[in-house]
Amino acid sequence: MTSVEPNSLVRGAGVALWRQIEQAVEAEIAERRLAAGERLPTEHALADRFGVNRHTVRQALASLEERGLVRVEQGRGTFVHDDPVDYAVRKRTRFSETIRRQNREPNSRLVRAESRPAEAAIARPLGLRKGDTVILLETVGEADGRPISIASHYFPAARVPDLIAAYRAEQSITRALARCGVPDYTRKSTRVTARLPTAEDARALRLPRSRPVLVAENLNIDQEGRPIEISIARLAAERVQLVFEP
Amino acid sequence: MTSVEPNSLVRGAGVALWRQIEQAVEAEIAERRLAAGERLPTEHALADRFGVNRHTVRQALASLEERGLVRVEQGRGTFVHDDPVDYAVRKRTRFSETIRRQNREPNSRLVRAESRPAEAAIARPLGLRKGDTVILLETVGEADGRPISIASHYFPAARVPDLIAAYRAEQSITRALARCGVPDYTRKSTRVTARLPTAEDARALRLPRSRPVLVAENLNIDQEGRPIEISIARLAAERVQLVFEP
DNA sequence: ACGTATTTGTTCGTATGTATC
DNA sequence: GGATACATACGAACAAATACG
Repeated sequence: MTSVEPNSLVRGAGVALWRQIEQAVEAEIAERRLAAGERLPTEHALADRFGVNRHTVRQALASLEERGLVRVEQGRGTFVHDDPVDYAVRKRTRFSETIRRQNREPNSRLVRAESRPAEAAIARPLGLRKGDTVILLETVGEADGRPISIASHYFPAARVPDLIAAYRAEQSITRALARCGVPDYTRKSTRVTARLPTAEDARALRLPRSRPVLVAENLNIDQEGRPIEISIARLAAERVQLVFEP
Repeated sequence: MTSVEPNSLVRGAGVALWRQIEQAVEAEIAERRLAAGERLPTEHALADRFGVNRHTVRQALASLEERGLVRVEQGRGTFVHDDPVDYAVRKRTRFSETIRRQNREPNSRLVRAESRPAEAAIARPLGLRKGDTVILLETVGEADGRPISIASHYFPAARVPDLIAAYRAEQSITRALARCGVPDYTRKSTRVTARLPTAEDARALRLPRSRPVLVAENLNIDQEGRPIEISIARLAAERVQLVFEP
């Protein structure tokens, strides 16, 4: 199964047992003998294998988790951290394109589509007044079947009144906007922060409530420089890295 | 003290009590009668004032927290959310400058300075080999006395051997690099993710372990395009917004 | 280092009104 | 009408984090 032997531990040699265990597991991960996403043996099994108490194993795993190499899930087990997806943020960032560039299979599905009055925080950057009608499209983005992001896209209804129908026909925001008379749009600014997920975020991302999400608020403008979209994406932080290259 | 009256609630009028409480508190915040950062009355006191059960108050506060208007801290109280600092990420981003532009008083202090062999994750982007010597400067950045970031800055020791002494003399990375023969440097790329803070991060940022930090990994290059610095900044997510404008 | 008081967090249980099938 | 699900509201008790002397 694995090549870590009980006798690889040295007792009473100045290096704590749990640090030796930590290094042994770390080496297995570095050498890809434990693949990304793979489940480690149970704490009990590791304790047996190394001939130590389970507490000693737990200390090693806690340190590995703190350093971000593994992820411990109560009741399920301990897993090697998956490789995060790089999400490149450029002037023209399209979800499916950036995922495909990393040899992963993108998928996007609509979870909400409606018209509604805009809150102040949405209206202002769009150049509207609070209460003006905006169209909200909410989409969940996946890479290789793993949910990566849930994004709320807001558009001024006056500019693109038929956007919902267009989206249903095209299954793509870029193409739906084109059909509504907005052939191109680019990113004006991005604001990034992080928080713990709401119940809805956690459900859509299949993420424990205790694991943070990145929140990326994006303002997109059309060719004439007019605001055309605000998108607020919540990204599972442990599965994504936002990459900015000027 | 405050002007919210018990009789401001209407029972059995189609609007849930907790929503009425939510709106009352929201109005106080909007009108600045509750200032940013200020502590709200205790749940017990609010329950008394509105003449409802504590659960009902808690539901209102939970909704306000979900929407980002307040921040609840176990054992301490509920606080109006402070205005987050905008941290602009540009080609030439200097901490003190971006903070000062928002009429806040920046402060930076050194918490660690040492030479050490580079780990693989540091060495590779710097164009070094694992084990080559790097200089590590660790700084805590504050705005108006509130800790915002703890950042680990790695430099190739071969390029700037006297950096630690230079930093002690100059108290600024930009000026210390200039003194070591690097008159200018710019940002090549930034990678952003988020996680829960380590014990050390939490202590330096005076942040509960349960609140996420943004992790911004920055690669800086000199005028000739050679890598000169990797900085890994952990930012208290609830106090900062990273702003990218191309 | 320790106990105490304060404050939020969690989990029981109970009851009521409303909407839906 | 009956059955069911759901959101709302209240009460009591205890757990956990924090502040303070």
